[in-house]
Amino acid sequence: MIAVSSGRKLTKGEATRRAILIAAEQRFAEFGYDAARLEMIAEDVGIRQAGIFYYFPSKLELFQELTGSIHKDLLAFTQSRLSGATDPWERLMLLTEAWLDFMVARPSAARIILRSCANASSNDLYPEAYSSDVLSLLRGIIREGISSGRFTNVDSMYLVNLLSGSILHYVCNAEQLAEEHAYRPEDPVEVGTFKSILRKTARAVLEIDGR
Amino acid sequence: MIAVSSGRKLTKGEATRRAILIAAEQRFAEFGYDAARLEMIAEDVGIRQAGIFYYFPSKLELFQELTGSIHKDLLAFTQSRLSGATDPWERLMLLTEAWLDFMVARPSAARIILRSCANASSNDLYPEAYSSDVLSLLRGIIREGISSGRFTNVDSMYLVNLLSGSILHYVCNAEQLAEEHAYRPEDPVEVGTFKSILRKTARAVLEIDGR
DNA sequence: ATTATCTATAGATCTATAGATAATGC
DNA sequence: ATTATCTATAGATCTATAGATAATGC
Repeated sequence: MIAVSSGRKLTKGEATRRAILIAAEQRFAEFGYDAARLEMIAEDVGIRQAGIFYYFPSKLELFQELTGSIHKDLLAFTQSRLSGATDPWERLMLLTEAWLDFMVARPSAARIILRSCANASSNDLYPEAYSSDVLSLLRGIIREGISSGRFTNVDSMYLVNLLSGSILHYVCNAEQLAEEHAYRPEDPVEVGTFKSILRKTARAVLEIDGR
Repeated sequence: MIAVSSGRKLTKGEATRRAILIAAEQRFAEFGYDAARLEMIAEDVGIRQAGIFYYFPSKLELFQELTGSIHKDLLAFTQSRLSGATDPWERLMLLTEAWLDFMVARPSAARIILRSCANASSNDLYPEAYSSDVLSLLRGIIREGISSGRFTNVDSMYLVNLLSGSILHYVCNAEQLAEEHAYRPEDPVEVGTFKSILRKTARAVLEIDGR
């Protein structure tokens, strides 16, 4: 899921830089920005803490580059899934499933996004947050569906809360929410069931007739 | 919403202790456990930072007492709303609306719970998290509904994700999710609309026929 | 030669303790 | 007298800098 780009062999430095970003994603997801220690990240990579500053000017900028690339990747992934589809309902389902697939495949990204949702208004950590590009894609689809008469008139905010909120919780709360055994969010059967539930939900909220 | 208990006049100390808990709820919600400073909390209360330690042995135990009381309050509030109702569907709707009303009335609690959801497995901060009492109430209702044949057979985990996940996002993400103007989660009209959407959602997922 | 990493540590916080002092309420 | 609060600071971290050293790859 992490962009691997050009196949050219990486220099040692490039490899280290990427390893830092990958370790940072894990650690920021696990502990949150404040509690995550540069020491941990460095240890994962196999260098000393101060080595990180050769690649990133500060902890904050490391975090910001990371979250920026998560959003970029999510946007690109979603857009590629939508390409070709024109029907609003179909596009809405493709987008929802893309989000779920992305989060399931990259749970550390999901957890970082969920943490950003818990942070109130914009601050240094989350300037425009989860929002912007990815969300405006969803809003656009809902707007189209409504104006074409396919969807009932409903504020897109509610659907965002329902769909993206529950997707993030599905991926992040396996241990906490499961009755006895924690379910495995990446289990294809589980994912399939959840997709059909999301579909039922959207259909009910938008008052789409059977399909 | 915060328990006011016995009307007896508070001693100065009791008043300060409660003021600390109230300020702590705001600050932990706003910044998260790590970034919240005892200095801020003390300032809100009108004492110096070290004064907090007269009432609480440590920052962690202050936080734990706070989250414990949030869960206790949510449980009591939910149970009082459920009292009398026996029909599973009615109980499910009462519980859902109770959760939403609670979170709307006490958004700082909602944000603290959302933060706890973002924290992976149990740690010092969130021993059994959101879970336990309140969630098992919901699970019990779903189990009853299924065994009585009123609900279709669905894992309660999915409904928890949908309902509680989206409720938390509804309350916490007003600024981030609203298109232009932030919506006001406490606006009764907005709350009413969201309740009807949650109802549609639950009905669709549980395959309850019209009502 | 240039790039990458290390050691050592300065500087900035933040929690928590100790001991002094002020306010409360029987 | 007891309860509540203050001042001052110890002790523990953690990020980030400076300068030295080792590894890389043309």
